[in-house]
Amino acid sequence: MDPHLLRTYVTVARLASFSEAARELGYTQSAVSQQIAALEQDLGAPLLTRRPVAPTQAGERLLEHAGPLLLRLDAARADVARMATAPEHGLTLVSAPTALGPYVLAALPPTGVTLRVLARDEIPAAVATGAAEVGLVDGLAAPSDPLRLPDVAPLSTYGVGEEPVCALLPATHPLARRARLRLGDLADARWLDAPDTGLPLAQLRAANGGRGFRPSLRYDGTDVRTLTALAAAGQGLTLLPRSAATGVPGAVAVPVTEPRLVHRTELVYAGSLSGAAARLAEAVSRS
Amino acid sequence: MDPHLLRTYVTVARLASFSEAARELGYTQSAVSQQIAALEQDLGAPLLTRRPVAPTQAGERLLEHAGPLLLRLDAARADVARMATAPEHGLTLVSAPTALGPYVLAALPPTGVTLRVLARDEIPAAVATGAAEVGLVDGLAAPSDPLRLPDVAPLSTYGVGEEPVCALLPATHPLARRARLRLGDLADARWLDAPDTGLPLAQLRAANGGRGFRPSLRYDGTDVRTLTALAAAGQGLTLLPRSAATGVPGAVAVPVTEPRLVHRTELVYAGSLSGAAARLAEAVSRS
DNA sequence: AGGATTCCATCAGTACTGCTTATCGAGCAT
DNA sequence: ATGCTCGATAAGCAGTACTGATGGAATCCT
Repeated sequence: MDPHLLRTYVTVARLASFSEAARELGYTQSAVSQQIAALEQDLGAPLLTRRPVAPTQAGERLLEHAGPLLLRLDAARADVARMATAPEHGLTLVSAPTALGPYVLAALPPTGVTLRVLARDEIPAAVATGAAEVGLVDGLAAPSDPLRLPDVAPLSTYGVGEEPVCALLPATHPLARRARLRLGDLADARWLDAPDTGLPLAQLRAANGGRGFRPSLRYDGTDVRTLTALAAAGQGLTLLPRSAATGVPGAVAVPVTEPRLVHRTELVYAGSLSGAAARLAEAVSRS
Repeated sequence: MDPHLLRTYVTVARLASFSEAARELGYTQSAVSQQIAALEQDLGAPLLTRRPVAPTQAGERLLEHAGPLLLRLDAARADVARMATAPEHGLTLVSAPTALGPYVLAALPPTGVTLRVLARDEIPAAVATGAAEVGLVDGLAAPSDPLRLPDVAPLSTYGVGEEPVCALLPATHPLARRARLRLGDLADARWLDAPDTGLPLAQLRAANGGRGFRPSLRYDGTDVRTLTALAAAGQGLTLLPRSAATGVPGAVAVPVTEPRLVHRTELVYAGSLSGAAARLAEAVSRS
């Protein structure tokens, strides 16, 4: 199971074509054909139907494995390579949209930082593969509980802060006047389904016993202002850290106090922090 | 980064010898030397110091990646191979010691099952690599929350039951007469450190806000009776599902009601259940 | 201290793997 | 029927990866 073969296999499966995959990978069609044949022989099972080119049942399983496998492989390579090359001067920081809370903003050095905002579940991969030195992830957790991160690679985490979580309600919402809410009060409402920007509905459902939280509009994107505007316009509810939920025109942020959940932000990095990254972490922990 | 090279690298690192590794892998010493050289050149960093043979800093990082990487590789191969070969008639079931609760015991078919008990964190790997068709894991969780499993491979889980958790106290313990306990009441006591058999202390500590739960004796093993005997003898406290904690001579099982935690058991399997495994799962879910 | 031994690196030779080019046959559209 | 596209196959060649032999450095054992 050469990673090389695996890579061609996923390319062929994605493009549903041997010739296209060959072009993309810089091989001849013949080479791709032989590589797939070799992989199938190695694993002892046909992976693709030809004409049309589509994964078999066994091939589907392999595809599920291939992604994480190749990711980890890249992560390992990046991690080792990082030890060999001299640390750069700039610092690249990737963050989930709502993870960039006040604690971090205040601690950023005046210059030399490149910031990129990604969907939450892309953060660990970006840090692991060396696309960024440091990542910021956030999520819902019981107070002082660590976040549940997908383990794509041996990453270290470091809690930077916790905030109350608020439901963002349109000003006209019947519960908008309340000083605080239980999550169960809102289970039957329609919720914005914004896995990249906000918090995954499945997580809310789990926190509430597995029911409710029917989705309304789905938003794929990483802009929090769009999300808050949607919520203010009554398109659906959403849960945000207090700092992100306050000051939205036409909407009210009401703290959710039951169950006892907080919005937690963690810094993730591979190996040990050095240089600018270490200074950032130290600045964050001081604040 | 050929997995082949990775495998020789971890062998060399483990045995701290090129020649030994060559013998174990069935290569000549020369081949191993060349393989390591190739890997070092590929990654652009020295991985081992020679004489004595020990991993460098970069090599240490690679070792951390190599384990999960090779495990996933095995898992992928086993998963695909499973689709190709006819399903066997026997059923192999691996279980964590305390995961074999009454719900499962009642559902086992009268014949044809091989049962093996492993430490909790070996279960997912055993299922992923095809050593067993079905695994049973358990752990502490909020009611109806799923367990946190290490994701060594794309595995499916399926909740089979939840039980109250009990602290197992020697009959002479001052709190043994109580009808129920808070976890905080026991934070300052000495606890048996039995990560394989019982529940990891770190998890209790996290549930209680990160403090307390100092270890007493450490027990590495998978025999629950030994664990309960240790607890009854006053060697330290331990937390168990009610069914495992009751009926221990000289000890009392007191339910822990705060925080609201349950002992949850889940069935894990790779792909889809078929044959005897599916029948077992169905029998468990009916009970 | 000196010789034997162990251990890893290196070199030369060889078998084999993995690519390219060329060709073929099957399905599809015109 | 006739191109045309797509994947499989055959032959040839270059580079890879192994074995076996040799060399130099460190260690062990008188």
